[in-house]
Amino acid sequence: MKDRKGNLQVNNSISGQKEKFEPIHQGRIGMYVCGPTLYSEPHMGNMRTFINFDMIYRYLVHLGYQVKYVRNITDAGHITNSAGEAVDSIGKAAKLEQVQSLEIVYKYNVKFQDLQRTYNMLTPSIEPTATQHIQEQIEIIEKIIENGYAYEVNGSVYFDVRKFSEKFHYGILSGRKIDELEEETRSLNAQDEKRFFADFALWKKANPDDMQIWRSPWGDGNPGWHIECTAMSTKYLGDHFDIHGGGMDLKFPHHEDEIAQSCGSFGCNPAKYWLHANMLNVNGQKMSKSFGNYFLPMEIVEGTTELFSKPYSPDVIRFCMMQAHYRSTLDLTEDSLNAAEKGYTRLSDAIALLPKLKTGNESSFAVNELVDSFYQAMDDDFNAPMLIANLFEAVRRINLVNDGNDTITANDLDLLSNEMMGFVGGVLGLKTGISNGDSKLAPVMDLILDIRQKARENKDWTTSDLIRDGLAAAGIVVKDSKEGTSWS
RNA sequence: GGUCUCGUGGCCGAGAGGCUUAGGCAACGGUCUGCAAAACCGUGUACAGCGGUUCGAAUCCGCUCGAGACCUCCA
Repeated sequence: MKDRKGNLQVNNSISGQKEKFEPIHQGRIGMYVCGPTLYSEPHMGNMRTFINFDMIYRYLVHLGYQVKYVRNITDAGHITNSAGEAVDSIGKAAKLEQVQSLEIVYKYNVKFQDLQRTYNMLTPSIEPTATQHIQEQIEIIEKIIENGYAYEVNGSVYFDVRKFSEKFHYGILSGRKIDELEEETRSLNAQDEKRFFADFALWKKANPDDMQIWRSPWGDGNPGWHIECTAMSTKYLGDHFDIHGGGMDLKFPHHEDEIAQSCGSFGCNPAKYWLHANMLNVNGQKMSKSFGNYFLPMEIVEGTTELFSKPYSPDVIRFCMMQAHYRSTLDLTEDSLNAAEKGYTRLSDAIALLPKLKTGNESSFAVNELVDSFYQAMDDDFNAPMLIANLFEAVRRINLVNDGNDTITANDLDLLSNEMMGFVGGVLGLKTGISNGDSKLAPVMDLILDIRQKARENKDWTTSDLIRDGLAAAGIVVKDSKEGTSWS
């Protein structure tokens, strides 16, 4: 198999442009993606981001890279708002549900793991949790203080953005300029401990009603929101790794502050390439409880959301998502899901046909070029929609061969089969429905179709249609062709 | 208010200065079929509006209108 590495281009949010992808260490890639915060069940929008990075991970692996994929789990609520007040969202959820923080985290972690399986996401190499890395976070904070980019006030530690800006570029990722920011942000209030409005907390002194408290050199408290990612990415991938990903909405302040923390402690931007996945809209608007278009990933699969009139399989949802580029917003509607369902059926029907195709002495079309087009699409900043368009060209060819209007050699068929399965199953992460044969249903179906065939030979259309309609009601589609009758 | 993204045919969505009228779904006409379905062939409707740059723009620039993101928790 030829080496396909080396043609990949990725859109780097730092430069805002497509760049040739060259790993820091040849053949190996370190990738960090900001994972879920476990104070509630992840919603469909969260899932889109994770599914997109799952696709990116899958393609890198498909290319033959050895990828270390780290996706963290935020299990500590330690968020501060602009006024510097601690907002312990996990603690808040715990109080609402009358359970301990740990239970909340555990409960939603189990759900998240279920969702990963349901949506066929590969398990990352490591899923570290924030609470298991408090010590590492403290050590990085100490280092930033040592370097002069942070200061302690009354048991809390803040990042000194002005001092940092003397040597580094704060705003390199988000494009924000701190003097412009100032005018637009509410001014420091009297009790604020920060020296400068843009300073952000690395460590917050504990409130009496915090449910999770840790000891530190500065007293009992909680780590700031951004420091956990710096601690964990550094621990598992080093000071400088290849890809850092996350949702578009994390660009500022989260990722910007991560960069500041890394520069402030190790002197460099932690990641060579920053990738950001775009948001999911539902019925034309950002998914939000107040818009009434909010639903959970299991509700759409189980058909328990009012938003859609029927359930959709995880594969159809994934397929629908893959038809949009990861950097574009995607609008999920009943129509788009129905279209995806039909399209996905067409694709998987063709794949199921692959093992049954007759081969010939020559191929009437350029299989190599077709396969190359799969790679070209994905090499262009993971253009999955383009890949799918090219896969449908292959679908057309497969059907033509099946109908005897195109020919393919055994070698070419082998190549096409492997690559189709590799891209559809391996890269897009879609389950392909070719397992009919080994189920207990198969012999029963053979029997039923045999009976129907007899009826058809006797021109007993009433019986044959009764069977066909009955199977359709059970979700089984019967297809008649010259070669015989098949079902799926 | 500031920073930024986007506005493509009935729908979802690629593309990006001059062959790609991408692709999927839907529609229409055929082939096939006992009738369907599936498959195949063919057809139609596009690039928000206005102005500019250019030999030439859906693709570049400006403005207008509209949608959205971030600036405050957010994938």
